Amino acid sequence: MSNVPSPLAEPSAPSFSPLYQQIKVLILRLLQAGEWKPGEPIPSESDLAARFGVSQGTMRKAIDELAAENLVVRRQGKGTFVATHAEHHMQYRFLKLVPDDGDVTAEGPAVRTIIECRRLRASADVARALTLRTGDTVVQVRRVLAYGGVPTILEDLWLPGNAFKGLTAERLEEWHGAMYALFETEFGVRMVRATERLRAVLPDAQQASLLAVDTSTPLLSVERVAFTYHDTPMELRRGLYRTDTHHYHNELG
Amino acid sequence: MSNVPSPLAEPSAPSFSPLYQQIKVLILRLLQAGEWKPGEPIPSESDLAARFGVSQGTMRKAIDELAAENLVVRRQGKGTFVATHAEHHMQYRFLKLVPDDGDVTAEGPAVRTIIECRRLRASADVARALTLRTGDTVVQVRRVLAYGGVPTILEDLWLPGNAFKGLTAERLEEWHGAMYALFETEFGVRMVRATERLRAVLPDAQQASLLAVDTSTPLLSVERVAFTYHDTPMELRRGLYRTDTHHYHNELG
DNA sequence: TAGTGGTCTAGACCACATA
DNA sequence: ATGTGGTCTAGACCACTAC
Repeated sequence: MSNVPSPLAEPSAPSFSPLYQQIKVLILRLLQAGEWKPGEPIPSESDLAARFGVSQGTMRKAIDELAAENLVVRRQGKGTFVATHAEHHMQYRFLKLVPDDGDVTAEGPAVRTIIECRRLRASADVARALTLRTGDTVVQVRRVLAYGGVPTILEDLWLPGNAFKGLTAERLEEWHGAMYALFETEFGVRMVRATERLRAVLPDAQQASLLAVDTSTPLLSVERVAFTYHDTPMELRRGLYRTDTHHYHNELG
Repeated sequence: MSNVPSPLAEPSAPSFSPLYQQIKVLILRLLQAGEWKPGEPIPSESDLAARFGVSQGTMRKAIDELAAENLVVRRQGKGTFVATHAEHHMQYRFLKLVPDDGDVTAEGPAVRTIIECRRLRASADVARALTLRTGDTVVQVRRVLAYGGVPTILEDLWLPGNAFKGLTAERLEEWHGAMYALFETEFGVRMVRATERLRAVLPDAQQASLLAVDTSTPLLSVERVAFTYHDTPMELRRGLYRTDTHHYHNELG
């Protein structure tokens, strides 16, 4: 078989990218469209290869890349599954704050207190981060996370109002699990990637009070933008972390 | 050809790992032994495949993993090269502090001032981080990095005395390039991976003075352990970053 | 036993770099 | 023109999981 033209190239538009990458994009679209839900298996490599008219090796390379980006999870003997934040070891994969006493496999925060959850109009900077227009509706949530009774994280987060209709404080309080798991289960929004900007700051009086520290205690400021498929930003989150008993852990490759 | 037993399994020790991983380990040893120097090309895939008695596809998979770990760099049409910190875009790959005004492709710090460089006996915590014994000789370096005339980073670093004989303040001052590039060129020590612990702290009087801030300015504390091949720790570095005009940038996959 | 992903091979051709 | 890595294929067998 000759190769690149392939059964899926558009008639006129030149495609100039390897077959497996074209396939990968097609699968990405299916994932985004909800063809398979988080946690569910996708068809086997040979099924997909047949469906797209490529060899199993090519299909494998496409899926390998999706697995490398944490979009799917391969399990030998069982199949390939759509990744989900609901799985145990994925629960807090974006949370890099860990207790100083080792325990990298630690659990997430024990107590979560919702301070507020309301719909409002996006300020300029929130709108910019979410690629909305200033004044568009967003949902703002403020909460405190505590470890062993000690309030440790204060975070504010903003979500596009359209995608998160019906998100309320009650809904958040009932939910026992990671917030990102709630987002994918209840709102069909899967966060696949994020960027963070870290700074050292001093809290204002209200922030200090919520974290039970004084205003001269330096805190780690973590501003995160989380993205769903195709690099679409779906959450802006501003966290203040106490780093007296915990630290932010990072691996440099 | 039958497969796993392979031409390289030891006679009695069971090996139970895929051929390509065994090959990978062998190549790793050659890299560590200095068979090919940083920046130099390693033999072509087909040469290596012949040398180890495996197919080119298996060789490719072994090299793919080494490339994924930044130990080698593939360049189409040219060959595969031993990774080096000396290359332009690798100069500061462990430095995540970037100016607030975008410019992710920014240069490294413009001015570096060596405050001190001396040999001394390792304290308990330094020894632990470097897997030495308390009292073993280490080299300590303290320096300040400035961006646009503004002192922004104060860092102390400790290196095993044995591996870094002859490292002096003069040597560091003459060197125009990343410190890790000096380490590999002059001392044959290649840092391939690192972990960092971040905290928000207040500086003491001396630290504040060196960074031209007052002692109530919160700073980002970054404690890094850098590893060479086979997860051997070779550097402990404690940095204090000013985050008024810069921030620590992190990507979460 | 059957189905899945994981490994390994052998060979063809493409894209890129260099001489 | 030659040599490199990059892509694609086809087919074999292994390891794990489930029934």
